[in-house]
Amino acid sequence: MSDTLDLVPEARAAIEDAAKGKDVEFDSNTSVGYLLRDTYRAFTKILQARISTHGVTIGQWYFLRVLWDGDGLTQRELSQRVGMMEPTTVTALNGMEKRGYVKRVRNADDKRKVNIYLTDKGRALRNVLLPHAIDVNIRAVAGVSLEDVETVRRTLHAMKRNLGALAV
Amino acid sequence: MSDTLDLVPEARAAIEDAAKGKDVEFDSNTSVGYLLRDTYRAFTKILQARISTHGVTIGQWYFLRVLWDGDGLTQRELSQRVGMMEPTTVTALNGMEKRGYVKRVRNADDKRKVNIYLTDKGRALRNVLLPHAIDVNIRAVAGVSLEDVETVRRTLHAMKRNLGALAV
DNA sequence: TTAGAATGATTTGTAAGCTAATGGTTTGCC
DNA sequence: GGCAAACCATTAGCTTACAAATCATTCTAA
Repeated sequence: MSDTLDLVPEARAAIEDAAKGKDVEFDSNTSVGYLLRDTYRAFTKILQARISTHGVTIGQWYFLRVLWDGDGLTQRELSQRVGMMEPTTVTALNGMEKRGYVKRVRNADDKRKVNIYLTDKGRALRNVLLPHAIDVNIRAVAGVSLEDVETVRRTLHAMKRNLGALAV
Repeated sequence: MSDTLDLVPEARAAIEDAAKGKDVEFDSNTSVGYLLRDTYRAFTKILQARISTHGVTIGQWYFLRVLWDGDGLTQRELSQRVGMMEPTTVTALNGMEKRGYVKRVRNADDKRKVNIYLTDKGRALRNVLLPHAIDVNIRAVAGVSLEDVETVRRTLHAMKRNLGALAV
């Protein structure tokens, strides 16, 4: 795992340099990882500020987006669709249930399962919140050409695939 | 704040559609925000797995990267450079101090300040961990042209600026 | 020179997210 | 039919991150 041989040639070269007393260099400013992190955090910060004024936390947001697309999913299905672990889903749903956005309904056919349904209140948030997501997304890429946005989309997808293939 | 007039025309149009009974649509798959989030999470997951085998958490990583570049900063300076709030820095430093990566030294001239210095152990991590960052960064963009990577870099920078300008 | 403002670090409390362990329910197999 | 395995949700405990409040020190202005 931490074996030198498992690394890409550039990383191996860095280790060899270090062995010769030359410190490894890697500038944060050119690191795609850092850029991703900073941009993601900036994005989330703004979106969070927008939706929190409507009583929705960023943690609930992702679940709502899936549920607006179709509710009645089990918690496991919901977790997979949102890309969160199940305990995270439990916590988010607890909050959403308390706020009256969703209802848990124990499945009659299989009592292990719990199906999640939106309440009218939860459903009504859609047309209030989605415009903010649209707004933030559009403002974020202000002044960027459509081609460039398309390149970013394509490249981020590729990166997701690459990183997914490395998964632990 | 939640005033319709504060929104971009596309978002205003969505609200008007909703008023006419047509639900607002916004596909997660084409949302740059979602892509950013997914890619960032994939990236962090891999990097975290790599560095944790060397006793460093992802929370400590960002602080180490700044300190390797030059230590002796106060906690406030460090917080700003890393882009974290000060309580987060306190927690991270507590962990790093306990692990023996850094030393807190109360400033003699101004006893409010605490300067942070790397220990030899903390400094030695540099040449072990940076190659992993290099490796993950390179693997992440495997198969992507240099031009595309450059476009992504440029565009993410622009997005950071745009979002920063919206800051709350 | 001293009271109040500003500064730097920390504590406290909260939220999001994870792993590992637990508790019901269902299924499959003998 | 009954017991073990699988399955689904939950709890417990940890980490990262934040905001708000607190504590100690230094600076500033009357």
